[in-house]
Amino acid sequence: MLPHRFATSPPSRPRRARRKDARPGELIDAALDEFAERGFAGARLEDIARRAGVTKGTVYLYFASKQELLEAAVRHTLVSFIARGHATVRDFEGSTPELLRTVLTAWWHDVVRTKAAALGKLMVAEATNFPELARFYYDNVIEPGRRLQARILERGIARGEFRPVPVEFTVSFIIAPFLYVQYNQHSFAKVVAGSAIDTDGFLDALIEHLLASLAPHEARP
Amino acid sequence: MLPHRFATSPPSRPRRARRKDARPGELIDAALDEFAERGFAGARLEDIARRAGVTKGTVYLYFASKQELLEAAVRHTLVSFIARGHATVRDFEGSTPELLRTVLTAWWHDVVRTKAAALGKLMVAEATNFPELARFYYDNVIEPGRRLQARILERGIARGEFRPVPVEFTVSFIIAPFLYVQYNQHSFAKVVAGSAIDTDGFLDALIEHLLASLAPHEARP
Amino acid sequence: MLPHRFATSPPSRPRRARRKDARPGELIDAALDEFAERGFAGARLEDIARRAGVTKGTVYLYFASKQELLEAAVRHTLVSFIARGHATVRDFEGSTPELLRTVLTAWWHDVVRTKAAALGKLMVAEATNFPELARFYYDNVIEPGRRLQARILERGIARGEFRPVPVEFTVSFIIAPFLYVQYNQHSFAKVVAGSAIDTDGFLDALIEHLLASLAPHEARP
Amino acid sequence: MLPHRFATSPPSRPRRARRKDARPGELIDAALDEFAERGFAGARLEDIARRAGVTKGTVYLYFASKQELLEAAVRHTLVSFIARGHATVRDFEGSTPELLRTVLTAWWHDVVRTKAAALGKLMVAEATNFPELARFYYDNVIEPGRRLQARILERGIARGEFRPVPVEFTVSFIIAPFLYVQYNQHSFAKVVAGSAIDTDGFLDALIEHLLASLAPHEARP
DNA sequence: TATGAATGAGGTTTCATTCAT
DNA sequence: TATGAATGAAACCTCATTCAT
Repeated sequence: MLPHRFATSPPSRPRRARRKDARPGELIDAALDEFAERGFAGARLEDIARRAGVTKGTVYLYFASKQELLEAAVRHTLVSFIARGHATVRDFEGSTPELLRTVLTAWWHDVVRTKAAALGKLMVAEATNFPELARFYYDNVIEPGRRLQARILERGIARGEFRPVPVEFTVSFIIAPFLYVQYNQHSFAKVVAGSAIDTDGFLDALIEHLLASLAPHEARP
Repeated sequence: MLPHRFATSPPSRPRRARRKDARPGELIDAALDEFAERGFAGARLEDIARRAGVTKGTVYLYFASKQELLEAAVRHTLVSFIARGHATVRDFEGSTPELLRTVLTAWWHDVVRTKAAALGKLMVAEATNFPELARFYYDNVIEPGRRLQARILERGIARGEFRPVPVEFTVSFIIAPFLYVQYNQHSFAKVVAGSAIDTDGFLDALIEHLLASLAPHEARP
Repeated sequence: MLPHRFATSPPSRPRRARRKDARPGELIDAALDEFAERGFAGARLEDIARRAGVTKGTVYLYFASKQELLEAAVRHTLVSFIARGHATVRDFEGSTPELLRTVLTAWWHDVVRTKAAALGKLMVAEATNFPELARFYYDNVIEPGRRLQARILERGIARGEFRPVPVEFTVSFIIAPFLYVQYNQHSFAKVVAGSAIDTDGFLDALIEHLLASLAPHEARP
Repeated sequence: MLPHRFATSPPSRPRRARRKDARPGELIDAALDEFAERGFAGARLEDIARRAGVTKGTVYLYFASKQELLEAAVRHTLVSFIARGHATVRDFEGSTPELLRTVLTAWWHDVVRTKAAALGKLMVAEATNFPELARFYYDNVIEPGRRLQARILERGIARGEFRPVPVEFTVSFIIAPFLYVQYNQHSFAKVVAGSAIDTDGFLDALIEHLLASLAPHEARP
């Protein structure tokens, strides 16, 4: 099941109707699982259908093709993720280190530890096969996500809370560890014993690491 | 480009008489390209063959199956990469920051900027489909690679050149940006204009970033 | 022709709506024809499918592989053949020559003149390629079939109706002519004019031949 | 190795030349083995070549195609078999039962217990795939072989040594047990333990069985 | 004469997609 | 809306055959 924020229908409707409305969501949910596990080409429509509790033919009542199902999964799963982050940055009133911690913590809990993380791996794997979708993902996730981090860095530098680092490069240094964990969780960690990255303390250590690097010289003891 | 030992022989030889010992390398080379671009399932044997200048059937003279071709690509491309790094660490006599810079620079030039980088993405994408190969890759690349970085960190901490950071976590922070660039180069950068990460200065900025975070407190101005 | 339970349904049904439960029988029927005619390797899935009035892919809805189709043909065609024979022997109350005549006549009409006869040739031709299937065939057809004849001989000898012949050898002399006709019908008779064995009178002549050899000395005029 | 009567060259030539002349025979020999074991389609040219100690290409120096190799094997192996039998019948001066015993004993030793027996199975299996070859085999082996037995029967009947049996049918009853053993030896006996027919005593029992059936009434005790 | 690398037609198998019910 | 039998386009893989050496 997707987290509640992806639920597509209020839980008050009668059984039959609710089921009908829920179909696309259930299919997307199932597709996400299968795509994440086997890749786009490796996922079989039949398995996706079975996982959603329907048969192959039914999928085509909601999605015109396998590719469209992937696109729907990507679009659907991303809705509202990034926007919330930008709102946070705009409204935040505390120190920038605190802001950074807040935003990264949200990412960690809402994405990394969520099935949405699987999409990251999937998009990297299939980008060259689906240029359109790749552009959509880049425009709506990657670029806004990087911009979000850039705004935080710029805020910190402007307020003297961070030393003047090169922003674009540093954005990469911030997000790379997150992606590393995401990709690893949905690849090696699933099949090679002992390959999972220890997630307990990872977030705190990362924040500590980043703040240590970003600290202005005068701020150091 | 693959390192010199995989270099494609000049195309001046007669059509049907190419040396047998050159073939495997040429095929691996071609396979690497196709696999990296389309994924394992998406790559067609015929395209790989054509890229290597032969026909489908020829591939099977050297590799028993598509999967074995992938395995060969992984195994061959890795040969000697990691070992060299460990030798460097063992023999290095300068400061640990210098050692870190040396090792990361080698990685940058020998892997990130090389066709071998495509394998990283490929393995992440296909790990769940090929558990055996994933384990091989983990045992022979990922784990030794991480250990290499751990040794450097421990050396630096022991000599008082680095502050006492949590080693395992920090290893992830070091390698993640490299992987991020590798994956990006072989996915979005190929199909989405403007999505390539600026590689000029990336390495220097990363080293600066890492050293800033690792610097012991007394070392700071 | 296969026995009634495999009879092909009349071709009046609409093209795409044929009953699912009729399909396996139709496919086995078609496969039997093609396998018998061209051997296992020589038979093409596409021809089998066309003969059954479907396309290639449909075969795989019912049988996982070509080999499994062969196995199904063997298993299904054998059902109940041998058992019936043993029941006859157990319940028969007349003289043993009469029993022999009864059993051989049943074999002649239910097997030799039936499409099932083709399987005999097929199994001989493919035994070394499919050891598992060969063992199944031996355990469920050949061995029980020989035992059946042995029981008849032993009954006749015990009752003084047959002279004391060596049972195992004589079993071979009884069944060999049947197999000879079966094999010939499904090989040379199909392609060489004049090579068919005259089946009119064959059965009677064989029974006469066998009884002449089996007759106890005192019974002879 | 084929029995000596198939040897194609006197053993006196120097090593090199002898080898050259022996090639076709060695290839036919090897082909016979592979065809017998795997059927025509299942036999691989490469295995035949390897068995003969040469490489695939060499086969084509002697035989234009796989089919021609099969034809050569059939033709070569049959040469002179049948003719000798007919000569025996023509020249024989003893009783017909003795003649029958002589001819069947020759068949038993020169064919049944020889690799030539494998050809019988092969021809039955492939007759429908190679009508031309089937006709050749029928015209040169089956028909003359049957005629041989018919001549013996007619001789015996004419001389009052056999009762007046229907000749054509009885020919089948005589040769069927031989074929049964041949086919069995080259199919089930190779892969199913315990399925081999006991050959010790088989020939004697068969002759006894036939003579018992053929004996004229007055000859019986 | 002999090799063996290379070819490419042909076959089995998979699975996204269709469509009658 | 849902089913699931049927389709047919690929794709992998095999191996008889060719041919430069």
